[in-house]
Amino acid sequence: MLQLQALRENTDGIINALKKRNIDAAALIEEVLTLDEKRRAVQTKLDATLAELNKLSKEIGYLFKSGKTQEANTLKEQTGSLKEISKELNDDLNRTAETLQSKLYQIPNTPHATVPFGKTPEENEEVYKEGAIPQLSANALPHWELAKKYDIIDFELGVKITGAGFPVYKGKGAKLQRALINYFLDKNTAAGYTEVQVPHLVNETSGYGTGQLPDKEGQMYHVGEDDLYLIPTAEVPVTNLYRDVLLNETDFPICHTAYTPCFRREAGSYGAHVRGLNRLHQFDKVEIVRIEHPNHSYVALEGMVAHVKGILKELNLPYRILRLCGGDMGFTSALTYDFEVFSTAQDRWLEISSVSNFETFQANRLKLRYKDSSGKNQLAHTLNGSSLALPRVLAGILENYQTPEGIVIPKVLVPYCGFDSIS
RNA sequence: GGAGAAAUGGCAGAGUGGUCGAUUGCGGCAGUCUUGAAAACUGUUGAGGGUCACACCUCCGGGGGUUCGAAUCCCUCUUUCUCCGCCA
Repeated sequence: MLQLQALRENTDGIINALKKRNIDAAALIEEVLTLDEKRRAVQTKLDATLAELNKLSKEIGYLFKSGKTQEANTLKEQTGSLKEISKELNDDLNRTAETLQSKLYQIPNTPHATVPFGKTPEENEEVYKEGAIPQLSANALPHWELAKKYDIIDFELGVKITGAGFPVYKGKGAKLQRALINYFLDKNTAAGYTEVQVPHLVNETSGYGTGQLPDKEGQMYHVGEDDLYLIPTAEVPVTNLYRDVLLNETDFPICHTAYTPCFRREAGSYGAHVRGLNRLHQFDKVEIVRIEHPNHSYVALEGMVAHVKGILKELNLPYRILRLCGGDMGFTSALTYDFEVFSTAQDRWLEISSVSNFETFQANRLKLRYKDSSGKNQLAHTLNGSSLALPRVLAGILENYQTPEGIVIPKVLVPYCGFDSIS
């Protein structure tokens, strides 16, 4: 959520920055500013009324104490109309503040200066590429065929017990999943990220805190009976650990990693792009989250990118890094790098990680602040990234490491798996 | 699931209808002392709104109520603790 003060002081700058998202926010921001002005005007009136009421109450107190009951009762009669006025003003204030809040929720984060213009994923900017694309034999298979051939993932079984998008991992497939989770967690821990295990269901407040609500209401599974949401990413519970928290400057950086399953309704997805492991309703992901001092958050972002690069290099998978264009960037992000691994048998790039700086956008909603050197409370910066999302890494490994004799397990994973091939 | 107790500033913990946004301690910050640090001493130190700055307003778990006036009384919800029951 953008800060009202920033909207007031830098209205044109923000409208301009939001143009990168291909939206004209002028009217919406105008509305917000009008509501803000109204809110302040009503509040001023209410404050004056309450001040008068407080003054009378105090006087009445003194009078009663000194035994001047009659005078006190006379003053009492004056309070009635003031109370009525304050009630009306208070109702007006609440209504205005609520409308203002709902409008504020509709404004996305302002893109960073380096975010390229563009509307579609095709306009994302490739900033890095590494790893040779292997030459596979003519009869190379896509991962869903390989999964069937070696009986390591059963999609039909998942359909039977739940529905499409809920695969069942079997045998070496299940073990490879577990190996990847442990490998990622170990890499992240070694890099200074403290591991946390967090709930997989969150309340509505947490959803608002990181910005999934109200923006992505329909994308999360909602447990109506208890009004809880299944997490779409560990970002939500992990970042919300720091909701309503006041940090010291010396607490930075705060680095966490967490493994969780992720649940996404993926309403509106269809076709070949949802084939196999490409798009699931439930998948596993290891996430990294950082809370940073504003001066350091972009250095931290580069550090996170370098960290994910290191993992992909060890896995020896061909990948590229994209700087997302304004039109493809998430609602809450100021700058996002997507990592894509090349799925050789499908001949397409698959997103396996998304690393973002949210600046103060989430912190403002979370009330996540720190005390600066002059003793003032400032909003912190939040960042997160996947390191990594399992299914597409698995797809990449299966497809890129396939040989006529079977799937070769990447060297770094062998100690975690306890086997070096699937055949 | 049943019974009881509780929720107060960064933390601990007083306060049971009026001058209480709240005693005190710890922690933080500044200073004195010291070559420096520690200790000791002195001062300072909650958040949000509002204002050029003051004034002023709001906040004692959330919401509602009683009252001229609520941290304090009432209702309700949530959470925590203790005991009982159930249980991986």
